Amino acid sequence: MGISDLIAAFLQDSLDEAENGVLEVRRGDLAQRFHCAPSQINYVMSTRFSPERGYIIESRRGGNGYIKITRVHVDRETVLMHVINSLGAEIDFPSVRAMLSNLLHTGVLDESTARILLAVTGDRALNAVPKETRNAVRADILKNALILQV
Amino acid sequence: MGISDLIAAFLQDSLDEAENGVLEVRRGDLAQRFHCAPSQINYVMSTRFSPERGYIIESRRGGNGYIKITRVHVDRETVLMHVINSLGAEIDFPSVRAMLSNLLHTGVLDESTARILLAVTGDRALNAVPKETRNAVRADILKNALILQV
DNA sequence: AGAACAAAGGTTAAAGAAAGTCAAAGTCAA
DNA sequence: TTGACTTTGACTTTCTTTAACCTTTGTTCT
Repeated sequence: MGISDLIAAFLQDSLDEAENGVLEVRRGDLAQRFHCAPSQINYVMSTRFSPERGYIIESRRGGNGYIKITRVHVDRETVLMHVINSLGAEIDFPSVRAMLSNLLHTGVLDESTARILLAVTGDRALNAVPKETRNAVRADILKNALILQV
Repeated sequence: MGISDLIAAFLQDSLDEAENGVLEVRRGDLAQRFHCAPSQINYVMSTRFSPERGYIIESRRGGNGYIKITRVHVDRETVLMHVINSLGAEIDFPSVRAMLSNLLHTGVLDESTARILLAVTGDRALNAVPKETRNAVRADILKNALILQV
């Protein structure tokens, strides 16, 4: 195991302990703790905590700077594709609500997106659509929106 | 959290308590309370309470001088309400595209939201809706989504 | 009224405190 | 021995803090 692996393991553990799957660290502190160049922390971030691997990295420079690691649900993409595929040709609104709530709580969708999708599949938004086809329209709308999120 | 963050948080809280979203402070008082240089207050104002972030700063020098912070979503809100009201009962897709592009570039909508709305009002999403009623559905969907953004 | 003084807030440049970038050099396994 | 992965360090960019000096407004004393 190289140093990068050690750092990554340390961060993983810290993330497991942290609430919310959010961890904030100082680059300098980490570099000191592991006796490495500060830029190696960036290397670890970009190779071990990339978005593809289910993490979001935010940071701020300057005084009181930080690096924040947020774990999004591991297989975001897989979950989404599964949901999209399982959608079928029709879906009623209560099911939409349940699905979006689920995606929100598992961190696959953010709140803003979930609320928008709830609104645009509601009966008010689909008022002009004949009741018989509303559930089909709901499914189409959701598929087209969710595929964007992958 | 650095001092600037503390000051900003304090001001945010004060603003929340204040009626009208208007807060008046003395620069000197703040500087003393936070043991910082007075000019740091100006720094906080310009970085945390800029117009881009939805605030207006007014001030007066000299005896009984002050700094007044006014929170204003009015701008965004007004634009959105105007757009919603001008939507009418129907809107075709090219118009949707232009409208969203406009809202995006004026900063009223973020990119993610704009893309979602573009997707859910597209012909693919509304495939099951009879062509004659699609523009009405588009208008309904947009209204229901945009009202959330106010 | 006018001049001096006091009491605000404003501006700006420099120093300090992080994090980011990039390319060169090192390591290691196939 | 070559190519992918790691490590390092010099240099850059961004954000914060401080201090010296400037401008505006109100008050007081002739």
